[in-house]
Amino acid sequence: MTTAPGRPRDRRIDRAVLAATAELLVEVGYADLTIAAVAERARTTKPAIYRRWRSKAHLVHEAAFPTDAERVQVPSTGALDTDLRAMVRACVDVFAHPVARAAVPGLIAEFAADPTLHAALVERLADGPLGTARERLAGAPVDPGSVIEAMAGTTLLALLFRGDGELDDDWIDTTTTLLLKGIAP
Amino acid sequence: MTTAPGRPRDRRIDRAVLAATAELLVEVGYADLTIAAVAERARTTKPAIYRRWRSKAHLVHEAAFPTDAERVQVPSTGALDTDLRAMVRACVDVFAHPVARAAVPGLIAEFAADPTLHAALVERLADGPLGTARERLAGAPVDPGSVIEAMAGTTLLALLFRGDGELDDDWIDTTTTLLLKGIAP
Amino acid sequence: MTTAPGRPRDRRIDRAVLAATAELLVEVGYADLTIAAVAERARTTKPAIYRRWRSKAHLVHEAAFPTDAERVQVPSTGALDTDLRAMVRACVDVFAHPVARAAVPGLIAEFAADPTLHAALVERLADGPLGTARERLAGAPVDPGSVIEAMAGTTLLALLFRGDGELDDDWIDTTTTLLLKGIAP
Amino acid sequence: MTTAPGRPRDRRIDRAVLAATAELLVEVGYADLTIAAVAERARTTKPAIYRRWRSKAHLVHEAAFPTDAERVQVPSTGALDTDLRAMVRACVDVFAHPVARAAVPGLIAEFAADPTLHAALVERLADGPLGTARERLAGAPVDPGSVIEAMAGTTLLALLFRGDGELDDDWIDTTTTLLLKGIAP
DNA sequence: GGGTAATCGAGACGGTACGTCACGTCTTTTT
DNA sequence: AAAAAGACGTGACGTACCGTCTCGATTACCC
Repeated sequence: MTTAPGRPRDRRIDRAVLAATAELLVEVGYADLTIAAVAERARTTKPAIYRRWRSKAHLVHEAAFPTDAERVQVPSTGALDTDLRAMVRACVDVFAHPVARAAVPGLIAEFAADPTLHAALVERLADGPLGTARERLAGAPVDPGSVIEAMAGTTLLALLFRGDGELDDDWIDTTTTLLLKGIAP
Repeated sequence: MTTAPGRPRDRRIDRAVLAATAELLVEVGYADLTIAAVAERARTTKPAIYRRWRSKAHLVHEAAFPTDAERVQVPSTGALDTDLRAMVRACVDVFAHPVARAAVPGLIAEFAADPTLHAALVERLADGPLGTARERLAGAPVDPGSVIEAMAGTTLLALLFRGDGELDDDWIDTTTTLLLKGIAP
Repeated sequence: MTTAPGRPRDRRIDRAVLAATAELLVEVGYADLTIAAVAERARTTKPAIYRRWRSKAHLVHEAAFPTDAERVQVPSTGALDTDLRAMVRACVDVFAHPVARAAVPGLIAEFAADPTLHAALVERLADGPLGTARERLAGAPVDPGSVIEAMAGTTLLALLFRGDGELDDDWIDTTTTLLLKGIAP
Repeated sequence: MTTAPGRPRDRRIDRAVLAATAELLVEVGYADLTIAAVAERARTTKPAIYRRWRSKAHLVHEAAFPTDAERVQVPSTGALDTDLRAMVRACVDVFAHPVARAAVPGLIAEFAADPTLHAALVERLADGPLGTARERLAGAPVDPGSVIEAMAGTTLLALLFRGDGELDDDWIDTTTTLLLKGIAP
C-alpha cells in the first residue's frame, strides 16, 4: 500500500465546503450559487474546491444527497400496502428536504448535458431509498422499475408544482392508493 | 376600438425569434443558448428580444410550447381505457418533441426561482393537452389532478432518465395500464 | 414670396427644448445629458429635436451661448486699462455662467471631431464679446488675436482648474495687469 | 519587506494596454476609442483593463502623459527670458504631442465630472514640466501660478483653435514676449 | 534532516455572456 | 409636413462568473 506524495488534503475543507454549499443552496438557490461564494463561506478558496469537485453540479449533488446521512429507514412489514406507503414517504422525505429541493431543479438541468453527472446521481440514489425500494418490490407482480418511475415521477412533479405543505399525509395516502391499485394483479 | 400609439411591433420579429429559439435549442441545448445567438439567427437584436420576453426562460417556454401549434388532438371514444391511452400518448408527444425535450430541464431549473415563469408555464399547459385531459377525466371516479400528476410526472421522469426510443408503444401500454388500474374504483 | 408647404414648425418647441437643455446641463452635466431626457423635459419627442439640431453638441452650444441674450455690454472708456478690465470681466461672465460652464468641456471634446460644430461656435462667439474685444483692440500696438488668445485661454484654464469663487475681482485684476503689461509697447 | 499575496499582475499587460491606447487615440480619437478595441489591440481583455484603470479617462490620461517618458528637459540658463522661452516650448511639446493632442479635449470633458480624474491629472502634470516651471519661476517678481495659468491656458486655446503647424517658433516668440513683459516689474 | 511534492490562501488571468443604455432612424396615427 | 409615440438596428457599456494560473508559504512523506 502506497501513500500519495505531497501534502495531504485537509478533510475539514471537504466538510466545510459541503456544509457551506447546503446553506447557500437554501439561501440563494441553485442558479445564484457561485463557487466563489461557497469558498468564502467555507473560509477557503476556489482552487481548493475545484481540486475536489469537477463542477458546481458535482458539488451540489453530493451536498444534497449525502451518503453518510442517517440512512432513510424504510421499515419492512412484509405487507405490500404498508411497505409501499413507507416507500412513498421516504421518497418525499428525501426530495422534499430543503437542500434537495433547492438542488434538484438545477441538477436536472445540468445532467441533461453532463453524462458523468447523470451517472453519479443515479448511482448515489441507487445506493439510497430507490435501491431499497427496488429490493422490496422484487416480489411484486409488476416491473419494479415502472413502479419506481411512477412513484418518483409523481413525487417530482408534485414537488415542482405544489407547495411544500401540500405533500402531506393525505397526498401520500392518495398516491400510495393509486400506485397500489396500479400494481395489483 | 382604438389603436395603440407609436410604431407597432413587427410581428415578423416575434415569429423569427421563436423559430430561431426552437432551432438553437435543438442544436446547442438550453444552457448554451444565448439571447445574442437567437438575435443573430433571427436577424434582429437583443433589445428587440428583451422588449418582448423578460428572460431567456420566458422566451424558451413560449418556443417550446407554442399555443398556436396544431392542437394535439386527443380523440374521445367515451371509453376510459382508450381515452387514457390517447392522453398518455399526447403527453409523450408534447414533452418528447425535440424542442420541448431540450427546453424542459432548463425550464424546470428556472421556474424554481421565478414565480412569473411558473405561472406562465402552468397557464400555457393548462390551455393545452393537460387542460383537455382534465375535462375528459371529469367523470372518472378519482381526482383528475392526481391522475394528471401521476401521468405527467411519470412521463417527465422517463424523459429525463431514459433515451428517446424507450418511450415507445410498450412504454405507453405499461404506463396506461398502471394508471388505469389505479383509477379503477 | 412663398411659404413652406405642410404644417409649420411650432416655435414654442424650439424655446422649450433650449430651456430644457439649459436646465438639464446644470443638473446632470454634458456627458449625462441625453436627447431623450431633453425631449421629455420639454414635453416633446426626439424626432422633433433632431429635426432642428443635428446633434447634442449643436443643441447645447445654442443653449449655452444664446444669441438673443441681453448682449454683454463692454463699455468703452477709450482708456486701454479700463477697457481691457471690462473685457476680461465680460469674458469671465460669459464662460463662468452655470450653463456655459457645464457645456464648455463637453463642447471642446466634440468639436475636436466635428468641423461644423467648430465653425458654428467660432461664429457664435465672434458675434459676441470676443468680436467686441477684437474691435476695441484694433488700435492697440499688438495683434488682437494674440491678446484674445491669451485672455480667453487664461480664463478657460482657470475655469477648468479653479473653483467658481476663485474667479473674483482679484483674479480679474491680476490677469488684467499681466495682459496689460504684455501689451505695452 | 513583504510581497502582496495572490498572483501578481503581469506588468507586460500594463505596458501593452498603454501602448495600444496611445496608438488608437491617434488613429480614431478619444470619442471613438473603446475599451474593447484597446483590449483587442493589446491582446488582453476588458476585465483586465478595468482591473487597472477605473475608466477610459484614467487610462487615457496615463497613456497621454506617461511619467516614465524621457523627462522634458527645461534647460536653465539663469536668464528669465531664455528660461521662459524654454518653458513655453516644453509646454507646447507636451500638449502638441499627437497622443496628448488627441486625448486632451476628451479629458477636459471628463474631468469636469470626475474629481478623481481631476486630481490624478493635476498631480501627473505637477510632476512634469509644470512642476519644473513652478520651481524656475520661484524667484520671479510675480505669482508663478498666474504665469503658468496664462502660459498653459494660451497654449491650450491655441491647440484647440489652431492647426498643428501654427504653433511654430513665431508663435512661441510672440507668446513668450507677451508673458515676459507681463511678468516684468 | 534535507529533498520532493502536493496542498494551502490569495488573487490576477483570459474568456464569455450578461442585461442595459443611448444613439439616430423609421413607421404609425393624428393634427 | 409636422406632431406624438414608440419600435427599430446598432454598438458599446461595465459587471459577473467561469475555470485556470501563478505566486509564496505550508505540511507531510521519503530517503
